[in-house]
Amino acid sequence: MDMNQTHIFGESLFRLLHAYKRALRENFTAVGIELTVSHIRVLKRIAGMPQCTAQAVAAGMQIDKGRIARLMKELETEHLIEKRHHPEDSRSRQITLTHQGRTLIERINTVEAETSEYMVAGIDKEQLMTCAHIINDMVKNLET
Amino acid sequence: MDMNQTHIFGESLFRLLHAYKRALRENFTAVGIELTVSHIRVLKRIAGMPQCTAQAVAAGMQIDKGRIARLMKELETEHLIEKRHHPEDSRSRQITLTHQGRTLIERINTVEAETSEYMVAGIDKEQLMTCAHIINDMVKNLET
DNA sequence: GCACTTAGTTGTCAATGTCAACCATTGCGG
DNA sequence: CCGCAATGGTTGACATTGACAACTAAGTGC
Repeated sequence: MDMNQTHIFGESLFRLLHAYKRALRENFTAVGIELTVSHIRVLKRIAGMPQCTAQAVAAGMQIDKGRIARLMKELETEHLIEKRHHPEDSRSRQITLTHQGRTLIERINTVEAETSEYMVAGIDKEQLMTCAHIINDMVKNLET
Repeated sequence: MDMNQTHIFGESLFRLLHAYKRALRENFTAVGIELTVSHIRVLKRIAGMPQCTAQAVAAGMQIDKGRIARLMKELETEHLIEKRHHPEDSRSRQITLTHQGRTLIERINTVEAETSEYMVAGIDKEQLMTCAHIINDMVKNLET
């Protein structure tokens, strides 16, 4: 890959995430979900981690722990998550989805799946899987 | 691609761009380039467009024209670009790189190439090209 | 001439990222 | 056990990026 193609690759990444984020926002608001993309990402992360804690979310998503604290505070005031005292470490809190949170996650997954379907329309499934693996490899290269 | 894999794909995009941007910022500041990633993206775009105008940059990058105006104003105060009266439309300005701008672009290209090299280390070149095409296809799907 | 569009600038605010200070705990070496 | 560094979390402050709308000036077409 020469320098010119590399350039195009990096630019394409900016374009893709920009467009993807915009599509997500649009589709979420279209069905009446008022959360920001960040809130939704965190909520999904919590949903995927049993006995979740804030630091685990922050570490797992490579997001500043301060930002996570604020996002979670807002998710809590929206009654989408609950914080309980951690049984073994009173500094820490265990985060769990509320019933509302679980219901919302289902709607979120639907919207996200539809958005992704649109994004990958007409693209060969096998190449797509390859692409997904490569993206993960690139993340690994950069994050270590 | 089932729903679960789709989810992972979207999340990976967030992760990748986050890590890529951070790596870029780090490498730019390491060599003493103090511009933000946005400023650099715009500067590169200008470099790649002869007889460039603000609206062309905004349209080409899918970025708000107000934001472009501000970024360009700052690039101008840094003496990296110049605005001249457009010969055929006095509303418009032709944007050109200054000598300093052209010099900087070379350094930028080097840093960016190194960052990309690091990002794609150990990844099959052919698969990488496929991935780049797919990314462009996805952008096309979303932006139209 | 007049309505409409276009290029650019500016104001305002929301969303996101980064860094540092801080508190309350915990765990650990002595 | 004590002192102290490390950890989980919260908060403050600020920079970056994105979105939208109002506005000026100038072109375009009827």
